Amino acid sequence: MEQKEVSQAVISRLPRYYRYLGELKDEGVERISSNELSERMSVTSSQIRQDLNHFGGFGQQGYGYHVETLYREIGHILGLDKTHNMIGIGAGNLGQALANYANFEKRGFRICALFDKNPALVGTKTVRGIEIFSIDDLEDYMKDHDIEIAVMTIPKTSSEGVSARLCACGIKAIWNFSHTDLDVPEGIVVENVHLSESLMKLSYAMEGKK
Amino acid sequence: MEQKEVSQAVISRLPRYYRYLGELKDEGVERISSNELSERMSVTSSQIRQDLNHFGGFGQQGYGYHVETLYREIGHILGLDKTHNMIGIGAGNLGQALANYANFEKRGFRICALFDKNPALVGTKTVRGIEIFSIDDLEDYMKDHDIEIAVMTIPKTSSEGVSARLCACGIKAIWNFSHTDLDVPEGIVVENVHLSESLMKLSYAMEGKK
DNA sequence: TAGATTGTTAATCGATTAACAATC
DNA sequence: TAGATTGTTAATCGATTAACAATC
Repeated sequence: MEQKEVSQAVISRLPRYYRYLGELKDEGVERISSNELSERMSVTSSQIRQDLNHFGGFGQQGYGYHVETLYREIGHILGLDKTHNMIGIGAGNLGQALANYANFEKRGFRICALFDKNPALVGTKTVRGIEIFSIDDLEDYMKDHDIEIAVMTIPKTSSEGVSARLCACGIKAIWNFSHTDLDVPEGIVVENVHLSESLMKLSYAMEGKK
Repeated sequence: MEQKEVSQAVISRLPRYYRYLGELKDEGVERISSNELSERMSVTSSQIRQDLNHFGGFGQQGYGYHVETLYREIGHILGLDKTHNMIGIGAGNLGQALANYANFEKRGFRICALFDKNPALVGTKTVRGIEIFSIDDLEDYMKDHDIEIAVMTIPKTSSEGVSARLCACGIKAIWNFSHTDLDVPEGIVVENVHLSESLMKLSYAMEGKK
């Protein structure tokens, strides 16, 4: 569907553009040039123009970019103008924290249910009204609901197995907080959040500053 | 201290090497060649050899790399052979979840205290034995304890202010979960974990697979 | 129209991969 | 010693920056 494949480097900058444009919008700024934006964001104006032109000419010579339009366009590119139904695999501390985080819902990401193998959690409580089901009921639930994304916060020992089950019942993407690289069939998206690896990078950077 | 500045690309691969070497070690594998490792990790063997040689010649011609030694060396490079004392700024769902995560402690990252501005949390409970203090007591606490890292999980409206206070009382690094780019003095490390941006990248990738 | 700023091409820079001599 | 595999140099590839003609 995309003309030319857009590089990963460009894509990972889009959410940051989106965030800054959102702030500008909230400040009531109507238009901005690539140069002004580049100063705010500490990147080059060239990069901004190059990046945006992968997706279309959103600007206007002599004027710059209309903040609200560009914000909306990037939101569209990122798929934020749709609702995405999610389930949480793992209702431990992190799983519950993510389910509790109401801001995702504002962007169209809605957690519909949580699953856990711990009977002490199943059915005993809800998180922001979200029920906790047994992991055994995963396939049944998926049959009856239109779920696109699974949020995996379970230990790596079981994540590969559950990942296979999710793929088998039609999940489209896995947001993976397990400490492992999931092996999924072609066409299924995995986005990793490896918290301990992030902490190690921080630790490395601190070493250098000694 | 480092001879040549090592690129960010190389550094962000180190934790992943560390993880795979840890797994090999647990499997009882004694030695591994860059070629075998490259197959496991789906990267080129050239890249592995190049990356490692930024830090020293850990291998041996005709033999490969000794798993346990290399694991230890990378751990050392990442600063995992030291204890790092941390405090949590924000004792909400995410802050508590991170405090509850015992695995960080295994790697030498120890959360010593939590801080929050919500009086309903302060002093009323502990998380894994970790006390929750008022954010007003931050400076006093920092004076009496040897804290290197702050884990920021507060909303962006207050994160910039608290960040300034942390820097003023000698924090070395901030692990930032707030949805903003912190502006800190030279020499202080910031490692961002922008969860909503990660989710947007996932969303983008899903669009492409339609 | 003149000035400003984009979209886009060309130049530079850096990172990845390939190749191979050194060496265990 | 012969075979294997590293460390490292050279070649390639891709991403970033600079420059400028197009145009609002």
